[in-house]
Amino acid sequence: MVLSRRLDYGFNGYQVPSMPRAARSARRRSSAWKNVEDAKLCPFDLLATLAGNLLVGNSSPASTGNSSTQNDNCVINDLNGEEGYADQSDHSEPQQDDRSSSEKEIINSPIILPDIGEAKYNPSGIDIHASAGDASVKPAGTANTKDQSESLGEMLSCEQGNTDSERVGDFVVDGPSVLPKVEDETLGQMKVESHISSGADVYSLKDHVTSDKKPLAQHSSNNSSQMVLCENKDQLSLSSFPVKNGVTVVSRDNDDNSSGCTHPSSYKKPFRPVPYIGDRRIRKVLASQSCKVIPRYKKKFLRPGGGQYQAHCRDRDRWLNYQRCQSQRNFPFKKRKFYDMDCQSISDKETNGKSGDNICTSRKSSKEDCSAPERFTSLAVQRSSFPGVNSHVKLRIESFRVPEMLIEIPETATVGSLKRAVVDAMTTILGGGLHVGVLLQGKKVGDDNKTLQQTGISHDRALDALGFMLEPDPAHYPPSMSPGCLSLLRHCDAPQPLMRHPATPTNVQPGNCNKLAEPRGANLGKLVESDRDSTTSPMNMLRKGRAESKALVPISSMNAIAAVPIHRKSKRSEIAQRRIRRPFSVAEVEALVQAVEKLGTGRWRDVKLCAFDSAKHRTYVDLKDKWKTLVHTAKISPQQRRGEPVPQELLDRVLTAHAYWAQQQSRQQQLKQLL
DNA sequence: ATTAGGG
DNA sequence: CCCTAAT
Repeated sequence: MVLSRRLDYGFNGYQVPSMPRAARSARRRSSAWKNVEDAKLCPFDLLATLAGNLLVGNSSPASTGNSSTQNDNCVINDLNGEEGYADQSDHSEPQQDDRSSSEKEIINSPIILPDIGEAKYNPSGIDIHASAGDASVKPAGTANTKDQSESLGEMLSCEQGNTDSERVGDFVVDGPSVLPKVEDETLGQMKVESHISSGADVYSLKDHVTSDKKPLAQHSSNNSSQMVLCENKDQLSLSSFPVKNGVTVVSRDNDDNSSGCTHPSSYKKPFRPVPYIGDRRIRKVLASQSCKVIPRYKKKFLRPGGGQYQAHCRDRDRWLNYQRCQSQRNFPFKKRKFYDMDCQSISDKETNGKSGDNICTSRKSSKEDCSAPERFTSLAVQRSSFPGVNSHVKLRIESFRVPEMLIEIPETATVGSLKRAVVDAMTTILGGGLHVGVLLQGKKVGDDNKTLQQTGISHDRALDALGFMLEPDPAHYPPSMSPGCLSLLRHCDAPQPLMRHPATPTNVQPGNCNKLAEPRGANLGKLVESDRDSTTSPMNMLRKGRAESKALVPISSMNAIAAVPIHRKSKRSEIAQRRIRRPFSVAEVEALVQAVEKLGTGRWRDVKLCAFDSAKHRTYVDLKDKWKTLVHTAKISPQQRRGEPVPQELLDRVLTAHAYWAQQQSRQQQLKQLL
């Protein structure tokens, strides 16, 4: 097998760790009906868990079914078996399956609005708002002294060698149309909820590998694998178990004498390589330099019903802490900085105790098929059992749609690096600012100020089409990403033309044109970038889209953004977030050249102040870099140049100025040496 | 905070 | 554009 071969993993979404049994807005409102915005906040409470810390587990449908790939150090290659990926036939049965790779999802999450009882999602008794993102990881303590695989193995009661059933047998499988259970009375319990269509097919944890050091290639599996978000709580999410729709599966910890475990299902989530999509991607170069993570947005919508469940293990924190510290070592300095910050946040979070997450879980009983194609998110809604005026809408989010992303990683990369790549990608998308969109009948609910009732979300109406969707913060994505982003919002049943925005703003702002007319050397006018910014910034494009094209609904309104409790829009995300690419326009180049001609190279701050003072997004480093590339561009043949062509006249001036100032510099140095 | 240079 | 080292 060719080692250099790369695997492309497309992600359309992630399984979400078991969400809070109940979530309620921190604030109460006198109004009987929650605003749509509030509805979004609830999911955010849940998402706080995600935002806080993400772990990524790999599940590869090897012989043992969907066992979790715990050996992060296995080479991806071998996930396909030693003989390569040729023998996929062995494992790829229901390759088709309702839920193609484009549909990953969920765990059930009850959401109750307004609050019922005092329950608030707080599995650890923590104030999620305050801690989820800023948590810090305490030193791994004892765990540090062990190999990760060891500690993991210890914590997991499910070890290799056990017969699946016994070990995995800690799952309670409810038959179809069984009401969801509210588990989790005790700490350390493992709980899993999901839907399976009929048979209680469950994957076992057995055979999970426990070393992150093993290369991916050392795992045997075909290339259908899946990523699982592991919740970073007191319990460790080890893996998830794809199951069919229709049944609620509850899993408990091994200490529990729960019953009913079943054998690995034949269901395998196909994991097809996803082809590159030109501009619609963000490349995240991993520390390892060998992994590329390309978040990407999918256009398809989640098909309803897809369900998977997630198992949690205790001692999650310990493991997590250790894991984090562990990874840290393999990360370059810059990555380490992230972890340092994270570390801080986690410990905060761990200080509190657990709280009962008593909730009412509701479930759509018989009509379980959730086959409404327009459902973006799996959602269960139950008629309120509270009669009277104060009707409540009980919602349970079974799934969140997560933007698809593309992972490209060498086969020789370790599973660990794959996980990191995924986390990285997730962080890139979610860390930048998590947003939740509310969809009704497949359409985005745009007005956050409407009440649920006004919006049509009421207990006495069909809410099948109600969905929640995770949205990346548009402000963090380059214009080129917009089409993909926006496409997320389109109703799958009513394809509408995408609002396209040029990946590269080729437009020359009027202001800049004026600038060109200015006499050289005289008043170096400053480029006023406000206009440019407004036309290129995603946010503005969204507004623009709202005004110009009703085909698309803005991803999020400012209101939502402001209201959303994203405390974790931490430095982490800001650091991680790569700035969007903003190619220099000819006008800007003109201004730059002019400024450099006047001020010379090496005075970038002055250049900035002089010509780009109002262009907030152009730093002096940017200008310096641009000059560098301009010089390079000027030296190469026009055929080799890319992007918006720069007038030769400007390039000539670039060379001239470059030569001139280079000469000046050398003279200065000579003078210094003489002195 | 800036500058310079490699990636 | 990012990241670092050196000022």
